[in-house]
This record gives sequence, structure tokens and C-alpha cells, in this order.
Amino acid sequence: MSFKLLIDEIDNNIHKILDDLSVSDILFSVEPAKPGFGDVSSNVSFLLGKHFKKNPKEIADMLSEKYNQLQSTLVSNVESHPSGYLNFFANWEKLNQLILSESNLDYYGSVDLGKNSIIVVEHTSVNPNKALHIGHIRNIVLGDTISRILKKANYKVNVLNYVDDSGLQVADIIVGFRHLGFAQDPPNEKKFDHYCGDDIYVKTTEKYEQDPSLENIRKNILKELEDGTSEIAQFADKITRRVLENQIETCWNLGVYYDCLNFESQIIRSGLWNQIFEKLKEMNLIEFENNGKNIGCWVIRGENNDEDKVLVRSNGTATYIAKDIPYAAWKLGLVNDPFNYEKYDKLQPDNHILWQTTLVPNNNFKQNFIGEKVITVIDSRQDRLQKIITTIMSKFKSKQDVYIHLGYESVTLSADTAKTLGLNTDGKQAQMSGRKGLYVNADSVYDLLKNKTTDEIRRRHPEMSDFEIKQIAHHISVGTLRYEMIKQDLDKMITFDLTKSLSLDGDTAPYIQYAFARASRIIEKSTRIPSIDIDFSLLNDQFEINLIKTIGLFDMHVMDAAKNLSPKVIARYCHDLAVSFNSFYEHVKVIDLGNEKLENSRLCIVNSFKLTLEKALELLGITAPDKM
RNA sequence: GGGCUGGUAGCUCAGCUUGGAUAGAGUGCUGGACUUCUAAUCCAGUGGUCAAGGGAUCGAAGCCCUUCCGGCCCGCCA
Repeated sequence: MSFKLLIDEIDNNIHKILDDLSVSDILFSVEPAKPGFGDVSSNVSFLLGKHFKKNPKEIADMLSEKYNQLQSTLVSNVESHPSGYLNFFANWEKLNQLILSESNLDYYGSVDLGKNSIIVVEHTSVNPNKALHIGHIRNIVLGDTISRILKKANYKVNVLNYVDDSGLQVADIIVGFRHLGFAQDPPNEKKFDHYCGDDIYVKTTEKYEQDPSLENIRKNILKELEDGTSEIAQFADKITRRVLENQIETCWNLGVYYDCLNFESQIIRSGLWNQIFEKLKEMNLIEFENNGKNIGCWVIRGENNDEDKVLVRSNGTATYIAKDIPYAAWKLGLVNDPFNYEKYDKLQPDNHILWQTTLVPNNNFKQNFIGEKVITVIDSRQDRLQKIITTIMSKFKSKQDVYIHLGYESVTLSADTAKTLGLNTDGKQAQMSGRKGLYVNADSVYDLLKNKTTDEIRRRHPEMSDFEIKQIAHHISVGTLRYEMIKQDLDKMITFDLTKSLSLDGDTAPYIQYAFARASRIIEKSTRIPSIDIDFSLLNDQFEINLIKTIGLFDMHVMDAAKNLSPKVIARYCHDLAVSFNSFYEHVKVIDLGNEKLENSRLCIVNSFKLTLEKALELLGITAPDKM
């Protein structure tokens, strides 16, 4: 609680006044004010004006008069604005102290939305037959950021990555390895996932057009993958594990970690589908078609104008969507867990244990990764299928909102970037396609960013060691990439442009990180240890107050972001913090003032800013270096 | 054809969930600020029929309806 204390006080007092007027059931707002309108505003006069059929301004006059007679701790004055708004001015000497003290605590910004309940977040979920491209990164960064925010909102979060290791895309590269003569090891120490995606997958897909007999081979391989016993299946398993390892390296490099890897092949072989199939039949959620175009199939009826969806083909096999249902049910703990768990071969860089499912019996302690609620991060092209799963899950659980599909628009390539990949689009943006080789790999974007930032740092700091430069360049590159992926709303398409993505000015992570580095530098140079044992009355300059106010808004933004599953709220908050600080920095001197008390007071703000920004950036998975 | 979704400054986007003040950022362009705590910065200027039309409201970028334009989805593929 911080700025929220002021808002709560005002909210309570307005309620008291309304009680005196014998008015209830008015849902007025009490919000941080726009610049120039005090510190907090309320629209209560408009709503009350409606109630009493009076001019809002008259009501505001009456309310401000009544309010000023009340006991206030944190409000110094209330004004009625000619527009009808009620504007509150804070007692900053007191609020300064509250906010600055609070911001020094470890849990600053934490809110209790989750009440320590368990929630599953599934993201990434990429076919292990290629390297991660920039489109996958949006999913991964979104999922990771949401997980971090939910943890801050007091949820226990289980992060899952569903590895689709038995689909058609995997079959494709196996065709390449086994029938088109691709060597098992990549040339020139190329990363294995890049080799599989850039070379084998693309070229194998091209060959299908020239040689239709390959289609049959592919079909057979797909079947063997699902059975899982043949030599081919074992070979495929080796290949997909190797690709997966590379993909996970990319994720780890971006600061993304998981709790458990789930393998589609194991879900299929576990027999979970049969349990679910019976349950669907019992609950009359699916129907057997005796005639029509889907004769002989089990279907789920389409809602409003949607077509019926086939779950079980007339030959008795389950379709893609059907396979997703048992997994969704597993995540919610609606089926008996058929899995055992073992540790992933490598330790995650954050030292957090990564588990993976296995069907092989072992003596390990049984892990538990299910949740009372599930969030599945998948792009919005799957809205329709996800809606079917959402409906089924709420019926299984007899509860709404237990399964949440967090959809987002996909990442496309700008016309210029498509051109550099050999596709002329007449100035239009282009959908990425793994099949056609039309994508930008995440690793390459990272490398380009790192080269650029390394040059920049070297230019600014000729004295720095290569090791230090590389470390800083890493944080800036990861920050830049992550920030670009979440700063806009989920329903907005991201048009990725290689050149523009390398921009480090303006509304970017480096801008924010730079503000942090400036703060670090002030504290370092002052040679004093920041403390909250200061004279708060000295902090009354508009730039100081504005910065403290922004620091005080942290928890409210965390709440907003968690409630609405909207990570961009935190991105914008970090940017706001940096803007407030940069403005402060340009106008207010901190060290060498010849006034020890004032210097201590200002140093306290700088330190609070630094601590708060660090926590907020952590929610975005971004690290701010002390120098850059 | 049906469904979902977007349209706000030259460009990229906030604001819309919960209607109310002067519609905000970044970028671009123009000009200014580094012997000073790092100029990856700051300050100022420029730039808007909030896609169009209608409706309900004292009041609409926001709510309802219609239309236009863009994107995506609609297989016994995954």
C-alpha cells in the first residue's frame, strides 16, 4: 500500500459523506489525477448530479465543502473543478514518508489477488523440429511475463511447456533424415535446431511437391511416432530431444524458465484420451453421427453458426483437437495423473529444477503441476478450437473461467524484412512460415542486438573489460527484445522489421535501463549510504513529488496487470518511472549540494526509484545494469 | 457466406473493461541544452473530421446499430 492509501482514504471519506446524505449504490471512481488536476480525482459529482437532478458543479461545491470539514490524514485540500470533477491535493510531507519507506521493503508492489491459489501457465509449446523464430518469442515472453506478474499477485504458478513431439512437423524432418539423405549432424557447427528448421524442414517440404510418393512415407512415419515403439520412433525421439535442448537454450538466454516439460507423445501413449472419451460420452457433450457428411464420427456440436467439429474420425482415431482435451483436463487435475517425473538433464540458469514427464516408472517423489485455474498462451488463430476446450473444461469443472485461453495477434514480417528473405510483397507485410523458410530466428535477432549494443558500450566505455561489456550487452539485448514483445496490447499485430527492431532510443528497454544506470551512478558517486531516516519536508519540488508519486503507483499497476492479464501495463509503468526519473535528473541536482540534509533526502528518492524500477523490470524479465 | 479481431497525429501505439476536464506517448520533422550526478538524455515547437453515418444520453474516441477498409479462422490436417 502506498499511493493506494491516499485513494482508500478519499474513497472512505466520500462514502461517509454519501451515507450522511443517505445515498448508496453509487459506483463512483477515485483515481490518480491527470497532470494539472491535483493528485486524485473523483467523478462522484457527475453520478450524484444524476441522482439529485442537479448540476455536477453545484454538487462538487457542496462535496468539497463537506470534505474539507472532515478529518484528513493524507489530503491537504479538495477543490471542485468547474467541469464538475472533485480534485484532491495530497499532504505530500506525509505521503512522501509512506511511499519512500514502503518502497524500501522487499515485497513492495506485491498484491494479494491470488490468495496463494495455484495457477498453471502454459506457454512456448513449439514443435521440436526447428529453431524458435520471432513469432514464438512473443508467446514465450508473454507467458513468462504473465507468470512473473501472477507470482507478484500471490499466485503459486506452475509453468509448463507442452512439447508437440509427435506431430506432422516432426514427421517431416524425419523424412528428411531418413529418405532425403540429410546428415545427422549439422555442417559448420551450426546449431542443431537451426539446421533442422532452416535446412531439413524447408527442403523436405519443397520435395513433397516434386515427389508425391513421399507423402505416403510421411503418413507412415506419423503413425509410427504415435505408436512409439518402432526404431523410427526412437530415432525421432532422439532428434526432437536434441532440438528441444537448443530451443530451451534460447529461452533460458532470454531469462525464461519452466517448472515442467510435458510431451505430447506421452499424453497420447498414456491412454488419457480413453478416460476423457468416456467422460464426454457420459456427459452427453459429444454425439455419434448416423448420417450426413460426418457419418460414423463422434462430433461436438458447433455453437451459434459454427460447424460441428469432428473429435473421432470414422476410422476410430482421434483428431488434433481431441488430443488437446485430455491435456487440458490433466492441467486442471480432472484425470488421474498417469505420469512419473524426472529431472531434466540440465540445470536451469536460475537454479530452479526443471522437471519432465515420463511414462517409465521411477522412485522419484511424485510431483504435482496441476492448478485450480489454467492459462494457456496460444495465438488467436486458435481462438475457435480453444473456445471448444474452454467450454468443455467449464462443464467438466462445473465452473466458469477455470480454463483461460490467453490469445494474442501474431507477429508478421515487414515488407522490407520479407524482401531481405527473398519475398517481394508489394509493400505489404507478410505472415511468417516455417515451411517456406520465411521467418527471422530469435537467435539471430539477439546476435544482431548484441553486436550493436557491444559496439555502443565499447564506444562509451573504452576502459571496460570485454567480459563486462558482454554482460551489459546481453542485458540490454534481452531487455530490448522482451520489451518490444510486450509493450503493446495483445490484440495488436506486431510487424517485425529487422532494422527498426535495433532501435535503442525512445520507448525501448535501453531508455528505461539508462535511467536506472544514471540512478546507480548518483548513488555510487555520492559515497553516502541511502537511508530513509531523512527530512521528508525538504522534498517538495514538482520533479521530486512527481517521481515519488510514480513510485507510489507500483502496486496499483501490478493489480491491474494481474487482473486483466495485461503485461503491457507493467511495461508502460516502467516507462513512466523512467520518464519521471529522467525529468528529475535533468532538473534536480543530488550530489555536491553543500547541504547534507537535502542531499540525503534526494538520495533517498533516487534509491527508492532504483529499487522500484528494479522490481518492476523483474516482472518483465529485464535486468538493468548499473553502467551502460 | 459465417465467426473473431483491428481502424486514434506522416509512421508505431496508449486511452475504451467502469461515458465527463485540455484526446496522450514514442518516432519523424524544426529549433534549443553536454568544462556539471553518463546527451541511449532533456526542453520547446510541429502534427488529430478518434474510419464513416446514425441512435440512446445533459454529455461519446469510449455504449448500441449500420456501413466501409485491413488481418485472422472456418479439414475425418496438425
